[in-house]
Amino acid sequence: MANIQQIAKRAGVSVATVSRVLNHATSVSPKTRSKVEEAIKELNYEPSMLGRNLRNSESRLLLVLLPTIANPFYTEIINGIQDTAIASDYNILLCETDSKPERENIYFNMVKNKLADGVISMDPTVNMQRLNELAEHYPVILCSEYEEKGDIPYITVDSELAAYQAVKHLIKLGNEKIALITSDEKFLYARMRRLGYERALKEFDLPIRDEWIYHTKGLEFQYGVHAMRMLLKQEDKPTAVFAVSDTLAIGALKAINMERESSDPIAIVGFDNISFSSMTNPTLTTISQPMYTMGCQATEMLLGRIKGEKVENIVLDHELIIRESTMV
Amino acid sequence: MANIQQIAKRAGVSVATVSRVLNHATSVSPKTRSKVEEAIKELNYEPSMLGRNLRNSESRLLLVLLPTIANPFYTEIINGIQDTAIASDYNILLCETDSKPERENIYFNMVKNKLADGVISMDPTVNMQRLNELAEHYPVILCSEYEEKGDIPYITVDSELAAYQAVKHLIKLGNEKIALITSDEKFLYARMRRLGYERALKEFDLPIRDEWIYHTKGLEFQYGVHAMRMLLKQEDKPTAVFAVSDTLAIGALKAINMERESSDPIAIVGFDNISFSSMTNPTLTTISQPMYTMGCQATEMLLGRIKGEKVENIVLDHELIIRESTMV
DNA sequence: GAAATAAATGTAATCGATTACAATTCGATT
DNA sequence: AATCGAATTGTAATCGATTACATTTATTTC
Repeated sequence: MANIQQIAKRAGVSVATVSRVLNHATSVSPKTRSKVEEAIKELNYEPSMLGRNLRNSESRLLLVLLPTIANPFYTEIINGIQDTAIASDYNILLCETDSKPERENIYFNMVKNKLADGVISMDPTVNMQRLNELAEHYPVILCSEYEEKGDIPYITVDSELAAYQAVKHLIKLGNEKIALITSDEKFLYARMRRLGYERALKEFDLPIRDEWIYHTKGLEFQYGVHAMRMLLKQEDKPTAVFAVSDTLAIGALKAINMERESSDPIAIVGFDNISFSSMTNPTLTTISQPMYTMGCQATEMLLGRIKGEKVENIVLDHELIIRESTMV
Repeated sequence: MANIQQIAKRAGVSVATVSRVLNHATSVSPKTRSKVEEAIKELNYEPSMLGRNLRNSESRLLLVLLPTIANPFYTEIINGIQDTAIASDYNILLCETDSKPERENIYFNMVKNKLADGVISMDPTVNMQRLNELAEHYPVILCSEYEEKGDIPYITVDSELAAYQAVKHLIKLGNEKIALITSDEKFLYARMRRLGYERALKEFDLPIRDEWIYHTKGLEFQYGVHAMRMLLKQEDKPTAVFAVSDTLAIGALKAINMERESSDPIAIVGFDNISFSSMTNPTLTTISQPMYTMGCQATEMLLGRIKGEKVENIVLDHELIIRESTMV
């Protein structure tokens, strides 16, 4: 692969002139410009990002931290991030941590090593202390999962309110025994959604019963299946379920479908509006987050930080999507 | 952020010695080593990948090209790629092309620019001519979708055989009217799966009817729904369907579920064994590809190419997973 | 046509690492 | 104590770009 020297020699100019042709096009005469462009074409030259980035000490790469791409919740957010990044000549590096600290370390080091210019973290399992340390020196944005009193700018939705509305919807349908399928409460979103759940129950003087609150070990379908089976085993069964994630809700639906005898219908509400949620039978009532927008705005925030600007936290609006799973 | 000069000064040694401490640890006395290590710790130093990579002219980044991460088919493959890459101190850059040529260009340029050391393409929509040109100068591997007579090494499964077995399974269940839901036949996998479908029908002297072969515009759920609706509209309805992708098959299932009156059950087989396929109602019979393995081996092939080795094409085994959708 | 000004181009330092080669130090051997 | 060889450390070139500053060339003005 040709380098800038060879182009310069071939065009009979200096490397500076070649560089000028490549970048801020000012101050180079049409004749030399075309000579250089010709040389570039002839030698099939592509400027090395490595050299450029070293000199400019930037990589134009953004890190996107997420626990796993298997959760479809992230796909639309990522599309938003990607589109916005590319529009500003940045690229993104999708980093699955699989909730493993050693992976996290690798990615944090990439930022320190100047291999990435900033980070958008969507990973609830991230080590917040280490992330905060990183954020002292490098641009970092939290997306979706965030820290309430932290210093890192975030974009998210009002999980508490959304959960409250979801559960209120179930109550309005006449349900008085409403279960919650949630994940580990070390995650803020889980705590917030539980608070919303409890607020709705309290408001309508319904009891909050511990045996109707099931904590799962993860968000994969099978945990939803298992959680629902546990709830169905109880002598006093809930008539409705709010799950903090569509994946869990879909697993719960599956468990209900498998229990042929349980003829009393159980209403279900999920959270995220993943694409699969309209393919289930029945289709799933859920909370829709503006995921694409969230991705776009998170990226704009990050690009702002990279430029050294101050950015404000953002809380986006959500929406309750009513489908068959609460129409039984 | 400190650089290697500052460490050298602080430790009272030359940059060469610092570099030696960082890399091939030989030939540096214990005393100097600990002096240097102390300086590194004190200044909180992290070597810049940019400088290192420029000098070594490698980036230790692998590009993974795929049309979209929204198709769960890719998630397990990506896990395999990622694990293998990380084990060899490489990282991966997930590149969604969204089937847009301009995106593709960006990513190809990253390789030419030395920002990535090689490419694994899983994108059926990739511009094969341009990819072939790239492959003349840079390491490239095809994963899943491939080119039969091309020069680029590939890893895949035998789509024709898998399709043949899937359709044969439907025939053995007594179905004689078997429809095919497939995507655009510009993709090799679609052509191969159609061939398998036709081979099975021919073998059992069943007619191949054009009106039972439906071509979709994409692999998203809704295209499967639409395809099935079209098939159900026909006066002579098929009794079974083979779809070339689980996403299409799940959409087809949905369409069938929505047609309350159509009481005659329709058997369905998909392809890929994505995680959703065991969450549908009924659960989906499908072809399982060893996706994780495929990702691992694709990466090993690519790393081989990067080292300059020759690598052989690989065809992995698949498996028919029989579930409820063919047990009606 | 000479001087002043503007435009175009070149020279060389720089970014942060690696590494061939040279120089130095050290200990062992005689 | 002198010599030799091995081990350690340093010097400086290098990777491929960008850019401040210097220099050359072209254009304008009187």
